[in-house]
Parts: sequence; C-alpha cells; structure tokens
Amino acid sequence: MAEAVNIKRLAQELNISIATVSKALNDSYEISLKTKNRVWDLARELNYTPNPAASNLRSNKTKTIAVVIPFVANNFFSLSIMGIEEIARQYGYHVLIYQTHENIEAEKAFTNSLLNGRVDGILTSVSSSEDNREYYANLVKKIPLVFFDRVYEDLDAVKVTTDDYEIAYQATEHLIDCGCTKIAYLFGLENLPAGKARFAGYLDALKAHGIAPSAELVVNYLDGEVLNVEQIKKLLEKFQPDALFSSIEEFIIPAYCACREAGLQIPDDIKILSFSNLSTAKLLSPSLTTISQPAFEIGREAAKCLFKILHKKQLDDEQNIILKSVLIKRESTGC
Amino acid sequence: MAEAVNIKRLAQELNISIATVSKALNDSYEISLKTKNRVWDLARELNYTPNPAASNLRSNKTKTIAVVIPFVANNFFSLSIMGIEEIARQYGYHVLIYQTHENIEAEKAFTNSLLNGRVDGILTSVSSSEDNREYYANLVKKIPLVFFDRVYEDLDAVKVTTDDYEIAYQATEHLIDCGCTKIAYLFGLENLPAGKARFAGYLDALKAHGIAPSAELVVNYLDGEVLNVEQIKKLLEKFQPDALFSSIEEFIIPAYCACREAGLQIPDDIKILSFSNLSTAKLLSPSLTTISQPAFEIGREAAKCLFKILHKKQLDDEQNIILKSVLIKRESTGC
DNA sequence: CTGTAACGCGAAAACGTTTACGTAATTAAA
DNA sequence: TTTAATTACGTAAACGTTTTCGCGTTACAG
Repeated sequence: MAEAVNIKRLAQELNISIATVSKALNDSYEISLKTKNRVWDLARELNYTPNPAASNLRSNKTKTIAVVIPFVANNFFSLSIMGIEEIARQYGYHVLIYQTHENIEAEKAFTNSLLNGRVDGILTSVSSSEDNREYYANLVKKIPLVFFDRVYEDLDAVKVTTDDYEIAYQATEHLIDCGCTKIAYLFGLENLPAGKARFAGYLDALKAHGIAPSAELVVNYLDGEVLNVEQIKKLLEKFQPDALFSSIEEFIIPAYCACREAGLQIPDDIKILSFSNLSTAKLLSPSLTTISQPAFEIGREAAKCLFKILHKKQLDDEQNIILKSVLIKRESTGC
Repeated sequence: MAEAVNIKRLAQELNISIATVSKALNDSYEISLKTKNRVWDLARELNYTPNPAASNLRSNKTKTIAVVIPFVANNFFSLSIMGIEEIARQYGYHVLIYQTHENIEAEKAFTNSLLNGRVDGILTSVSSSEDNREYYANLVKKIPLVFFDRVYEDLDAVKVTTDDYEIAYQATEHLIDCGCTKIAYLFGLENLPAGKARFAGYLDALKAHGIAPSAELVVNYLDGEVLNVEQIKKLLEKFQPDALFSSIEEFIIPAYCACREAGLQIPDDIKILSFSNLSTAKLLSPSLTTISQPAFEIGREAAKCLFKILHKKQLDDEQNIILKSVLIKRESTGC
C-alpha cells in the first residue's frame, strides 16, 4: 500500500545518486547546501523517513535503549521510566521495556536477547530474588549498561543509587526521637546492596542510641499480601514493638492491615514509617511518614549517564552517583 | 570484541550453505531433520542469535509492538502495560513504550515515527487533551492498531474498553441510595467517548431518580493539583453538594484535600466516589469507594487482539470488546 | 600556465538475513 | 525402463541504508 518512499526514490526524482541523498540527509560536509536543500525539501514533501532496519544493519546503531526492571506497575519504577523516557526523547532514542517479575531466569533471557544489536545500551534495576552478580559481571563487558537503584557493587559500570544507609539511619533516629525503643524492621531487598544498606543504617542508629537490635523484631518479605499480614500480626502480638520500619513499599498495606486487625492505633500504640513513593501516602489513615526516593531523577540521571557512554564522552571519573532521598514526616510517626 | 557469530559462520563450520542454515534455523520443511539438528546444536554451542536488523530488513517483520499512552506513572496504564507485556512475551514480541504526556503533537510525532517499519503494530490509549480523531482515521489504514480504554468511536479498528456508561450509572445510583441528592461531578476525559459515557451514565441515573442535573455541580479537570483543590473548595462552599463523583483518579487527592480544608467529614458531611485503580484506595482516610477498571485484563485483551490481527487470524467479527468494571463500596460513601 | 588542493558528487561494496528459483539425487508411479 | 514427483540443498538476488574510495571540476597559489 505504501508506495515505497526510500532513498532510491528520492535519488531518482532528483536525478542524483543515492549516496548523495544519504549524505545530504545526514548533513554531511561533502554535500553542498544547495543539494541538501533540494533533498530535504523533497524528503519532507514525500514524507520520507529512513528505514530503521536498514540503517541499523549498516551502521550498527539502533537509537534504542532497553530498560529492564522487576515491574512497571510500581510507583518507583514507573516514575523512573518517566525520567528515562524524557531523556531518551531528547536524544531521539526509543525505549524498550522488559519486566522480569523478579524472575532471575527471565532477567537473563531478556538481557541475552538484547546482545545481538537490538539495542545500543541497557538501563537496569536488578531482580532481588537471588544474587545474580556473576552474570552481570560478564554482561557489563558486552554492552553499555547503567544500573539504577538496585545495583551490584564492585562492577565496572555506572551505578545510580540513593543514600540508603544515611536515610535509614536518619529515619530510625526519627522514630527514636518520637520515643520508640522497640522498632521492628520489615526487611526487603535482602540480597541487594540497597536492602543491606538500609538495614545497616537501621542497626547502626539503634546502636548509636544504646538500643540493642533484636533478630526477633525483623520480618522478611514474603510473596503475597496475606502472608505478610499474617506474619506482621504474629510479630505484633508476640513482641509488641512500638514502631514498624518498613524498608519497602510492599509492606505498607500489610502493615496497616495488620495493625488494624490487631486493634492497634497508629501512631498512639505503634508508629509506622516506610520507604515509599506512593503519592497517596499523605491520604492514608493516618497519613504515612515516608522515605521518598527521587525516582524520576534517578531515571533521568541513569539515562544521562548511558547516553554519555554511548556518545563516548568521558564520564566524570566517578562511577557511583548517589542521589538524596528525603524523609517526609507525617502522622503515622506522630511527632 | 564479539567475534561475529552469524549465519555465515555457522555455514562455514558445518560446510553447508547459508541458505540451508537459515532455513534450518527457521525449521523449514525443506531441510532434513539431521541437518537441522546439526545446525541447532552448533547454534546453541556458539550462542548464536540472529541479527534483528538484518532479519527485519529482509522480512519486513520486527517482532516488536509499540504502546503509546499518556503516562506510564499511572496505576491504570502501568497495569495495562503489565498485561500487554505478558502477552507479548508469550508471542516472543518486544514492547516499545511511548508517553505522550497528553500532548497531541508528541502523540502524532511518535506514532508517525513508527510507520516506517519500526514496529509491526501499535496499542494505544489516546490523549485526552484534544480531539485527534481525524489523525487516527488515517492512521488505522496504515498499520495494525488496537485502541484500549481511551478510544475513538466509529473507526475501523479494534477497541477494548469498559462499560463506562453502565458503571457510572450504577455508581450514581449507589450515591442516591446512600441518600445523596446533590451529587457534584468531577469531569475528566471530556473529549473522549469514555469521559462522555461516564458523564451520560451519571446524568441518566440522576434523571431516572427524578433529580435534575445542574451545570453548577460540574467541575472540569485542570492541570495542576493546587488548581483542582481550589476549584473543588469553591464548589463545596458555594453549592454544598452532598457527594463528589470523580470520573478520573487524578481528582482524588484534590478532592480529599479540599474536603479536609473545608472542614467537611467524609462520609458524614459529604460522600466521595471515584474511578480509580489505586491499590491504596482501601487505606485512604476514610477508605475510598471506587470504580475499578480491569486494567491488567484490558492490556491483555488488547494485546491478544493485536496479535490476532498480526497473524491474520479472523477476528471474531466484533470490533468492540467491552470488559466490566467493578464498583467497590467502602467507607467514603458510608453505606 | 601548471600543479595542487578543496569541493561536490557517484559507483559500488557491505551489513546479515530471507527467499525465489534451480538442480541433483532419490523415490514413486507408469 | 522411463518419467514424474519428491526431497534436500545451493546460488544469488534482494531488503534500504551507510561509507569508502575515486573522479571530475573549480579555485588558487606558484
């Protein structure tokens, strides 16, 4: 149906060679302005757009990047994608999205399928289900890759993260300032530096204030909302903590439900604080004190780094870019 | 660095022609099982994956679809993408994501950039900022396209939507059942069938119950959270409605804030109900009665339709697929 | 007036596939 | 035994670009 408006067609109509047309379209110095204008005008008139496959094949560039993340239906990641998309658009790049669903095999399969020149580079936030460090150690040698938020340390790649340790420390201190001494920890991302850093910040803050950490007060995330409600309820009944510090957003609903079911008033009986990018945090009952990560900026920053690499610009020596999270105090910590 | 493992390499190592290799890889009937196995084994051993650009160029198929939506950082759309991705993965397709930010020019620009063979088909939920019907009337002739949720009617294309009219009617009746007689309407998507259908459902339900609709009780969505808080507050003060029916999720936070600032108790002084896919609706203060669209299923269904078209399967005559939304009654309507 | 550089353009190869067509060898039918 | 059909594979063109190299023309310095 589309009567093939390609470079050859343009060349014929203008009575010049296809090489000249190609160079003109790419604004080559070899072509006179006069010829360029003739080509550009006709291209616009005929609505010519280059065939990406042909262009990719010849030039080995796709103008496409891939984003590999656990989920898109997650506030943090969807905001990150917004940031990535914004930068990609500025550079005229296309964005492929892959969800791993925290499945390490899917993660590998997707990423491998990108190594044959489908994309010029990859942005990824790795799966937390298992340690996949070895795989990535190899991968970074094969394709330009930037990690964001969920990273592996000590890899030769750019990593964009947040100040997990510091903000967790600060948040724990906030709970202590509010009078809490028995702060339970809802543990997520345990296989990843981010998860470990958050936990370390929590532990160190406790110790700095003379509070002995207790393994009994730590709950690990399980797959499935009900399971988490159950285990939190058990925690509440058995050990009566006076605060819940949740290291991932997924614990929020179970935590609120568990407290409600246990008949505990937030923040009077128990205080809650969580890492989260929920826009509705301030509307929860009661409004939730959160550690909010700059998801959008993380996406932007990671994308910018990738494009610097793709365009061979020297990266500012530093491979670790750390953005600041912010602690937003609301009713759930009650002070 | 990657020492070029392509079809030619395989052919050389096996001492057969590249045509035979290609056909073997594609499981052609022309090739003996014995040869196929030799090819497959070596391909696996050398970790061969076909070059997508070359394959696309020759075959005019990309195994890639595009999703063009207003935003990804939105519960409805990110869930839709999850559904789309799931189906795409089953079929071995890749998914490109484009956000229009409700900008009609970006929408056209992106979509046009997909017409040169970059993708095999498009899934889209159109921008609500203006009427872009003419553009899409042309577009559907040029590329396989499936609309979901935000559609234009009377176009020769498959459309996956929800029962907006019926559920809005039902929701309005629910408010009336709860004793409301002065139900304000927070109007979104006014340029689209979905927005019009929701409003019509609201109006018809009022009339059916002998309530005269009033233009004064209708508020149109403005860009920016504060602006909406302001106009809702003005509405509350001036006309004292006893319910707010919000046709889009974006009104929720402004509505709650406005009521709070106006000193109104939900649901005693005023009831609230909204179209929404917020997972935190049940945790809001008070929990929010919502009309929840099957976002995930919409994505799945739309993707399935697109693949049917791509694979030339006859579509089940019907071009309009309508999924059911569900009204979830919670505290904000108080009965 | 010659030699050299710069400029503007074209011819042709190359990227890695897919596929129409040809062909030789084997098998089945007559 | 001859012929037709089938099987299994190879040759080569094609997809639409980009890019290297070369060539003719003009301009200018010597």
